[in-house]
Amino acid sequence: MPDAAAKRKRRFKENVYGAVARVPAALANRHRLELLDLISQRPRTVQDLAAEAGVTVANASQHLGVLARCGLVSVERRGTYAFYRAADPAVYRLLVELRAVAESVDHEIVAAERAYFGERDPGIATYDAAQDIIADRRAALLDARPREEYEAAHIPGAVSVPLEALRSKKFALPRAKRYVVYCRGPYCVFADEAVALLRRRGLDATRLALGPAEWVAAGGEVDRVG
Amino acid sequence: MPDAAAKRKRRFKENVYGAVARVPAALANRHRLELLDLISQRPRTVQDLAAEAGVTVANASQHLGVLARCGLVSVERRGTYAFYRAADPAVYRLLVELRAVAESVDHEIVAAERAYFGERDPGIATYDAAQDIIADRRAALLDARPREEYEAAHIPGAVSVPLEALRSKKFALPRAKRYVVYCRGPYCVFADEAVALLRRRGLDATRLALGPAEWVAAGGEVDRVG
DNA sequence: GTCATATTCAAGAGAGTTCTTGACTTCCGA
DNA sequence: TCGGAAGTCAAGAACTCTCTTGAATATGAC
Repeated sequence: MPDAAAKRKRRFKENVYGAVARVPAALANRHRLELLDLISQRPRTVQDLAAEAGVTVANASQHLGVLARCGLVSVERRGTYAFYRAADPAVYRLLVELRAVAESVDHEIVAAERAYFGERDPGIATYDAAQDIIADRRAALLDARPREEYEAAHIPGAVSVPLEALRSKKFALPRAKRYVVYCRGPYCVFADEAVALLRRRGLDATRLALGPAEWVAAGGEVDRVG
Repeated sequence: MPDAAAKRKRRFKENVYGAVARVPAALANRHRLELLDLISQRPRTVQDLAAEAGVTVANASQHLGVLARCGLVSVERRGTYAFYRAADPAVYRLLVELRAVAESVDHEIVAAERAYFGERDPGIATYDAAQDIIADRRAALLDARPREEYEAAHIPGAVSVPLEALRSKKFALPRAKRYVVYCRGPYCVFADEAVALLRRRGLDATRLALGPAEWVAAGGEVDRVG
């Protein structure tokens, strides 16, 4: 290869790989990953996110700025509030693949999950199986997350039954149905608890181990309220 | 939530997100991304990779060590040589998604590609379309990469026609067929050049814009020689 | 054994990241 | 208009990452 062409190729590769590397650089931080996961449930303010992720407001703002500058989240300003939201379904897919690789590569993660969740019912874990549930008229899909998250995005056909409401027995559920409950995703405990609660009441309940983010990553659509 | 449970949850999140973040940290470097792309074609030695990626041997060794410690590549030692190879199809999927997000988020990348490749024939770019080609008996799938890469892994049914050999007219190809040519992947120029060459000889040639890595990421199997 | 070769290791200068702190800007309601 | 609240900005200490250099290790050929 002539020298000039080789140099041109080298510069091209440096540019492209350098630009691509900015994305994993933005993801290469504990707090930013957690913030992204929180954002993927619904748009949230900086304070709110900071409190939930256990960091200071200023620090959360800086991390969110990194994600926004990279295009992984977008901001909508309303008054003094800044609502951060996930930018693109492609980001969900990336996060799902990232988690898959991390779990297959680092057994510590699976061990930590087991230590935290105990012997967990694996439940329904694939997109196709979840679609069968939606099609089945004798099954009911329940969303165990807080109502605001259901309103922002939920799996089509799901009914909002927040765990808190379920705990305080605000719901009377017919006995004949098969209940399938989902929550935020694999690291969320709401659906596990809802399933346990429903079973204690003698109902047929199963966990769906996907949240709306995983649903979108697999190619699904989500509904919103209003 | 009681205080102890909240603390336990926080510690769990710190552990899990901290561990997951190690994967993007390993990917957050120009050279490591390029090395991974090279490795994904076939197992290669440190020297070889260092030369192709334009870094010193010691530096390449250190970057490869980072990838290996993270489990993204594996090493096989033969004599004084160390052959690095890609560890898992999940890694290919992650890289494909990473590139997709980077391109959708950073228009500079697309601009750099256009500047380098010119107005490029998009060719066939989906897994399904590629499978139709393989099934079509009047089409022939050609692999334009160097023979060693074909031998390490190629799309089933492909014939090895290295660009170098094609240039020196070592191949007599029947005129009646439709030729579909692939190479290393979207940032590789071999297939573009092969298609141009075949067309100049009056043959019906199209580029397939997937390499074996993208093929595997989409769920395909690959064949190897020997 | 000796030598050349492939790779890794170790130390250190320089650059980049992270988190805290306190100040600053902007918006809204009283 | 003022005060409070939400968010951002700026500077700096502590830490981590990167790349170079030269040495160390290990293997195979002679």
